[in-house]
Amino acid sequence: MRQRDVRTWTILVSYFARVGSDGVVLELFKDMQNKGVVPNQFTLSSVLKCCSSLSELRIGKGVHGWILRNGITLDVVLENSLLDFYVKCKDLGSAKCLFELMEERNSVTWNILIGTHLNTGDVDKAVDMFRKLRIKDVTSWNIIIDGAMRNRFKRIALELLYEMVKHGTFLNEVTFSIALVLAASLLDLELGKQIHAAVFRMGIHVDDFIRNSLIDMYCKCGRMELSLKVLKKMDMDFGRKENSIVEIISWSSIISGFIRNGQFEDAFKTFTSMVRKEIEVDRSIITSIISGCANCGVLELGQQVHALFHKTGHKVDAHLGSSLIDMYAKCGNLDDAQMIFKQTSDRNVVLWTSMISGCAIHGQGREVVQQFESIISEGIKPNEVTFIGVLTACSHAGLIEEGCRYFRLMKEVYGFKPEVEHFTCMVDLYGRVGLLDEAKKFIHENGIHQMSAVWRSLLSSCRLHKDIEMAEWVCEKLLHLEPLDAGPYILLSNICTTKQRWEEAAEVRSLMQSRGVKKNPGQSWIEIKNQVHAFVVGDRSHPRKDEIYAYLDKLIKRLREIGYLSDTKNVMQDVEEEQGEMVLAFHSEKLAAAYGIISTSSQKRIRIMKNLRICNDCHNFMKYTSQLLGREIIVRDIRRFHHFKHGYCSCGEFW
DNA sequence: CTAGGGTTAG
Repeated sequence: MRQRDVRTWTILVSYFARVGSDGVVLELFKDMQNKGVVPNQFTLSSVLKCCSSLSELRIGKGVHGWILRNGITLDVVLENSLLDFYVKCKDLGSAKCLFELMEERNSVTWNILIGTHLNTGDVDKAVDMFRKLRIKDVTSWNIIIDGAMRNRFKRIALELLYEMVKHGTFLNEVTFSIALVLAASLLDLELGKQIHAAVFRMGIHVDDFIRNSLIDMYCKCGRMELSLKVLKKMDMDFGRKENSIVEIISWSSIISGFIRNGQFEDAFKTFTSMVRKEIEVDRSIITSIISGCANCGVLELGQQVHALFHKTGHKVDAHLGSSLIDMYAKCGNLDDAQMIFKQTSDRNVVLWTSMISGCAIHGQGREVVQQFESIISEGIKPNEVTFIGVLTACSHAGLIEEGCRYFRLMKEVYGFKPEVEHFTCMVDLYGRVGLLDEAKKFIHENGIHQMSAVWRSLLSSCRLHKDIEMAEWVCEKLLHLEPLDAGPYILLSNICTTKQRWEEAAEVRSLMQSRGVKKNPGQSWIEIKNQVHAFVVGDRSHPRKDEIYAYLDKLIKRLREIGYLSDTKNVMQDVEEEQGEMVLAFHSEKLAAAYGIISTSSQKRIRIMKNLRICNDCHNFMKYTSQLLGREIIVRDIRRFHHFKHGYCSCGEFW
């Protein structure tokens, strides 16, 4: 009788454990105890698993105590369950005690330990332990490959994968799923296609995980058409998995893919059609949409989505919080970004990094340094992106010493190899304050002269500090490294012209022409009542062009009265257009500003976006306008924000 | 019927 009771309970428990109803399992366990039914090892393992996925350290410990008190035999399976439970609930002390007392250990035991090292980021230890395993089963390989990849040891992960194939271990669907994620993160389309062919041959392309990994791999490799093809073909062959987690995840991948590829319209369209078709929109999709809004600067849509999400009563998690912070910061509302940051309770590295990068592009250097110190004191490990934010902040605020210190910290303490972005920040750090020779020295010392980005950064600094000699020299470098970039040609020919070296100027121009180099036309846009209005220099296509030009004319006259002078003589002018006061007066950002002023109430901030850097004259224009009209103007150019208020700019003349 | 591994968003 009693025996049958236990069997019935066990079947119930294992069923609910399998479908993931952890709460029900714990309830059943309580019932068993109340009724005096003694659970067997099967039940106990399931219960422990539920405790770890619910992070119920207390309940699990209770189970452990109960096992010891009731003299239940601790076989290796049950001990492994306990071990895994302690590890997952981050009670490493108890895990260690238990491990040392274990008489029998099998491959599962070692796999749990390897997984633990990988979760705490200790890849070396994990690999070391993996190498020493006498018996490596598929799961051991899967764990180490996946863990190495998650810790961004991508090359090692790939090497291990090849080694696994050579070793002759049978690859299962989990291996392929991991391999597809790896191919995606390496942006290795060829590898991805090979895996696609292999899973197809094995007939495991119907596996939900594989299906989504395939879709996501094509998205990440920028091949949206292939991704959509996989999705449609699967729906056709196996029927749509309506509103299942599988379907939501695949659409989530597609939307984020569109956004990554800059196809914002497609992303927004897919989003609205999902809403219309009542396909569930989960938080990952919302997160992607918000980050799309951040990247194309449509604040109003983003705010609407944010409000909608807020109304449904969901809490903002670290993922969504980061993208909201990013959006508000990139759209110029640093205050809102900071508010989101304060309201988000689980702060991880990415959330911190979003906040740091947000402050950095707004020029809040000191603030960033403080934040960075508090990250470290909170025990959060910064990543490579965090350092980009910190270094950007230092360079924008002229904090040379701090910048150098953090660059060293990154290399020496955290062991991150600097990438182009970090080097560019460093060159900027020196160049921005006028230490042009130091910047040059830095480039040579670090052996990064083949990176065009660092030279472009140096060129900007030459322009800022009006060092014509060095600018000329840097232009020559860039002409070789980046023959299709129009900027250096134009600047170089301007320099030659000023020095009356007409022939050279003509040579540069014709070289540019023969190489088919096209200028990137300067463009500014402003969002008014959910509508984006774009302007190019001297634009006459806007329906209210007459009003705009008339107002701009009037405004410039009034600005002159309070001291604004058009800066027409500057050879080092940004490259948007030809020189000349008339053209300068109609730069796209001025047109956008004029339109913003005449079409909104006098309280509202003006937010303008521009695809190039703002030029010196426009920068002055904005300062005087903010003073004259008492209005805040925010210009987001390709590099950073300029926050104009009472005649001053937040960039402190560094840009 | 029990232990270890896989899919999306910043």
